[in-house]
Amino acid sequence: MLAAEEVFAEQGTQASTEEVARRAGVAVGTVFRHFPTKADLLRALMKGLLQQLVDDADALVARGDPGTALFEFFTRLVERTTANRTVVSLLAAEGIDVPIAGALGPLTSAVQELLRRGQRAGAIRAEVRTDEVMALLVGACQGALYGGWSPDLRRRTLGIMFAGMTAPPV
Amino acid sequence: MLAAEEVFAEQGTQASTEEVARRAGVAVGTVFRHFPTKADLLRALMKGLLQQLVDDADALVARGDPGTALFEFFTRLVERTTANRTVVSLLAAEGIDVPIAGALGPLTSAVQELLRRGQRAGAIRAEVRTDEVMALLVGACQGALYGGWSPDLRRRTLGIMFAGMTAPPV
DNA sequence: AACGATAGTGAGTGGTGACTCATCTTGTCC
DNA sequence: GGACAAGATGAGTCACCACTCACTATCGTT
Repeated sequence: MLAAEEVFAEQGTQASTEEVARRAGVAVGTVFRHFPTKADLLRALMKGLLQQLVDDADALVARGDPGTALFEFFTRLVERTTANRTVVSLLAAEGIDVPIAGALGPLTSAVQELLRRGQRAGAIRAEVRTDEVMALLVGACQGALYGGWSPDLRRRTLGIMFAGMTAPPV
Repeated sequence: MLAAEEVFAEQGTQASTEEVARRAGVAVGTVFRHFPTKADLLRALMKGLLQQLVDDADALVARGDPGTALFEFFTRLVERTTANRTVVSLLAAEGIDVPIAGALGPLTSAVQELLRRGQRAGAIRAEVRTDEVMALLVGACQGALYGGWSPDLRRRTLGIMFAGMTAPPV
């Protein structure tokens, strides 16, 4: 499980099950005993990952500081993407036969809450909607991964997205 | 060639060469006679596609209207992505053995020109840089494709990005 | 019509990767 | 220590795909 996380984080979901088994120091058969299908293994991994993200978002909600919480979450998620290719697959619901279609629900709710608080605090434009934020999130993660954003470029690019969401000074 | 364009547009670069041949109404051997390697076929396709994009950008530069040209180009490119999965592969330089690494150069130059004119016209913040615009472009295309943006969502999401790039009224 | 050249064919090859299963190992209970 | 269950093994199967090549069809030239 840990090994699988590593392998998929490094190589993405198209990494072979053999590679996962090798890294875990077991035989392929063992992997397939625990997870009848590669998709099952991926789903289990995704579930854990999703939970982490939701916890992260919840922690930011609890911490207060609504003016920056959403942006902070955004930045962290994109950072994580750079180191973990599984995240993108999760967000893109790609490479999995039975898509985790609605599985993003909890994450979306968490983002919605962060957004709502940011708006109530007057930090984010009132007309920004959750689906737009999710769309930007997916785009930023995908872009960071495939476009090879450096930390500096990431900061500047996210800065533009944030500027677009920020409420103009009254 | 036309068939290949269709197939890769629909299924992305991982479509099989057999499928391309079938669609073209020829045998696989024929495809490989013209393009010794799948990568060669892809490269040829990408080259044409890239040229189209550059021409598109150049036309917008020539048309004047520097205040909206960049955003117009941005929107068109993202729209095109929705219908053509090859575009993303091009922007991500993915799925091709010999990457077209520097091949994006002409496109980047065209974007740079659009950006510079937008800035000179006072429509775009002076501190926005070309690499940021390219990063947003890649992100938007990837996001649109894997996030399944509807036309409405696309409009609103791009709107946020554009707002982030737009110069505040003086 | 005979010839070579050029293009087209499609069964075959090799490699890869998901998944299986007969066999072996380990642990547990009496 | 013997018997049984639960887990682990890894060579093997099957499907898919990029790519090859011996052969065939078409065409322009003489």
